[in-house]
Amino acid sequence: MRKPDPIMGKDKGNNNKIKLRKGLWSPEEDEKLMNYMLTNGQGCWSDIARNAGLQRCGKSCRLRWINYLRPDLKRGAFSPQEEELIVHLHSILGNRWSQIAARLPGRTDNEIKNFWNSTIKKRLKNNNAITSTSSPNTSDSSDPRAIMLGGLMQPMQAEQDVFSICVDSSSSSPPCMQAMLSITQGNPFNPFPPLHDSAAYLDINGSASATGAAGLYNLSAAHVGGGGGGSAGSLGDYGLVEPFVMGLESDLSLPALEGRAFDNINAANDQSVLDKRLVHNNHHFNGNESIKVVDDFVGIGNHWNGENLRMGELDWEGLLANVSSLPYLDFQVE
DNA sequence: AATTTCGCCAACCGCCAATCC
DNA sequence: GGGATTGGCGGTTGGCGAAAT
Repeated sequence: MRKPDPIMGKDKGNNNKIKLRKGLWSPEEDEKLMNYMLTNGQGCWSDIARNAGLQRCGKSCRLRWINYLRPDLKRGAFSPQEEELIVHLHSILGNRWSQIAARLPGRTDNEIKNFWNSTIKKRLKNNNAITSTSSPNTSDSSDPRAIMLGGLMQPMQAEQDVFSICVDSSSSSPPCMQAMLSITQGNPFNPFPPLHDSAAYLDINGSASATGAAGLYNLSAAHVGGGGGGSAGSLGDYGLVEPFVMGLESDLSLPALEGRAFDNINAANDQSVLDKRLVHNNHHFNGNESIKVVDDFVGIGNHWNGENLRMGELDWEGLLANVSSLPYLDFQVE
């Protein structure tokens, strides 16, 4: 936190040297900005700062709005589900906090970043210390798989694997979260190896249930194809969105991926591509081996096969497009 | 009770890309 | 085409409060 004392600053875009405040925002400033935003909506942040009568730079106003004032923000501690999701998304996206935040309604990139850097990293560190004493750990700590395995999952009991959670019909987790967890079982990003012989029936529309048979994907092509346009509440621009509630007692809603990713979804809407994927999925998902949900991911497979992931090498657009096709990243609450 | 240490997190900084003029 | 401006992002800083000593 910063001292609220005003510090001399210079507005880049203004030749008149204006005293720009820095540091903590006062309640009065908050009120001014909030009132202005609610009345006039989002616009040019420099203008907002000026017109709202704030001696702040536009950037500062933007940050304050995004991280603190916007009404759809969810305050408070991260739920275990959110925590899980953050770890999972981080394993895919790395430090792309804004991308991760876009999938956690009501959370900001800053919040998630702080949470990661304090809580999760610390936990990872502790777990690495534990594992390094019990078994040699050859994995790079930057390897998200290592993060997943060492960071969050180890505290779980050995028998309490993700899959058992998802097939437990008595679980209090919302169906969509169950779906997320169940698909995680077969996600090539998923560091959790399949531990059960049972297979899941996965309804991509957000319900998951256990079956004794081989896994089936009730994958609605319409849903996948139209997912981009249909998913409301994108946080991409941090504008006003419908409020989300996340927790054990409520449904987990995941907002749409950002436009670019959806372009890829739509590009992938080619039925043949979908069919190919589904055939792949069904073929592999027999309960004894992991599903190759994203066989056609660009360049991913090799990275996950014993090599440390190097983020820069990934085809992120392709990756996100395909990740978007995974149900747990594109739920819609009916 | 006083002091020190530590964790959290709000906010700043610097960089980059897109857009404007 | 090129400089200026703006918006967005990730990394980092540093103050505050709680916990430990």
